[in-house]
Amino acid sequence: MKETDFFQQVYQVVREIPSGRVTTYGAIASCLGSKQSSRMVGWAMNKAHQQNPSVPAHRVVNRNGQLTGKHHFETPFIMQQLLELEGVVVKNDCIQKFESIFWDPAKELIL
DNA sequence: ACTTTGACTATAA
DNA sequence: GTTATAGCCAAAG
Repeated sequence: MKETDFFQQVYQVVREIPSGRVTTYGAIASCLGSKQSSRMVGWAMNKAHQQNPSVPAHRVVNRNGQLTGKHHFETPFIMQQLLELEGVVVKNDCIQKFESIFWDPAKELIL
């Protein structure tokens, strides 16, 4: 596979997300240059579980701060559990103070 | 090559 | 608060 693959770029960004921080699909897509392709980020995450090393997809949520992708994990509550373990407050599948812990790859990530 | 799909986002009603 | 619709684009069937 080429390192320039869209998926690989997504994985690279997601793996750079610091612990206790989260980002959105749109932010990742925007960082890759196509902010409209937020769906592709999610689609990439669909393959993420078979990637090596594993991608911390639990740090990626939708722009509403909601854990929309939790059903794609082994169990629907793993995602919230991992986030809480990193200090992220999650309630009713929504990240509390989401904007405070939001990590923008376009600004925080330095290539 | 064509159609469907998808862990999204924005807008509208 | 909800549902509906459209735009978006690459992978999968």
